[in-house]
Amino acid sequence: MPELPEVETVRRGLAPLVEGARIGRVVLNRPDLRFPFPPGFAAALEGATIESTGRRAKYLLFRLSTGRTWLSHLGMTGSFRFAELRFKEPSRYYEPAVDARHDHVVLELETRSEGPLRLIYSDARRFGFMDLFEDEGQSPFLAGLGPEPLGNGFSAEEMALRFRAKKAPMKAALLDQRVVAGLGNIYVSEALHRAHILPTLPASRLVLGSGRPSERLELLADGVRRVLGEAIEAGGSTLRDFRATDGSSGYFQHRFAVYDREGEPCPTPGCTGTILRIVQSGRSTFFCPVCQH
DNA sequence: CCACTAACCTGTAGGC
DNA sequence: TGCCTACAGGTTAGTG
Repeated sequence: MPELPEVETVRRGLAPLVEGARIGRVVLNRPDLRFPFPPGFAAALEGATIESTGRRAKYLLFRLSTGRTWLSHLGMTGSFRFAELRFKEPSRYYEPAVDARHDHVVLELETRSEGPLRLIYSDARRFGFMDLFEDEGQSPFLAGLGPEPLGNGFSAEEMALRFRAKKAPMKAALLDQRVVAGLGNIYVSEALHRAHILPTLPASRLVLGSGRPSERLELLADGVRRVLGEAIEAGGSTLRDFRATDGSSGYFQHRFAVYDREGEPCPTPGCTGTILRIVQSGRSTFFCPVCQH
């Protein structure tokens, strides 16, 4: 589900309540998500205070007072929500949830501004996962990630270095988290459309013989930054089920130029093309065959 | 090392 | 209404 803008939206929703909050009891309703929870996971969170929230690519990071960092990836359907902490009856600690089948992790939080709350992680498909680490270099999930697209390490020059010998199509190249970290299926299609680049074009074709980026690669770096920035401002995109922590939906989907717009006219000014859908490495790609080449 | 596929798992939309 | 298929925002493991 979530790409960088959606994960950042989740982080911004969590931050005001979880930062400074002390974690009480932690309940894991199953031993694993996509991967088993690390040994001692719940115990490591219990009693710790969440000092700050962060994000790296599509990973949420919670820095704890114990010096460790709690990492959470939402996969396709992971979500966090808050619920009141209520005592239903003396023998049962929690009120029964409306549909708890997919509520896999429940944390009691003593928040600074709202008092006691439950933070619930839900994930129908369980493609999400969680981890704990001491130092960033220690997490296998963060190792090897490419630059943050909205940070200083990301540029056309940087992409040119990585694309120089890449025969893979642009779609696959941008989806590769080692190249740029945080893009997913939606924003790759959108960024390529902004730069008028065909998703099937081999990545190396955008690098000049000198190893310098072509003009369109410069356009692409800019397109990536702009589309992600605008999407974050819009609170992400809600296609099916993405919700911010407070339950609100994003609205960037209304501004998609090509994603999920097969058969619609290309929005590029003066372009007469119609949006096509093709399948690349098993996933949908949307593009305009007229203004992308 | 690179490129591609299958796999993980559940829910939902659309066709019949 | 029910059944069946295709597809869904991601990543990793396995193969060649």
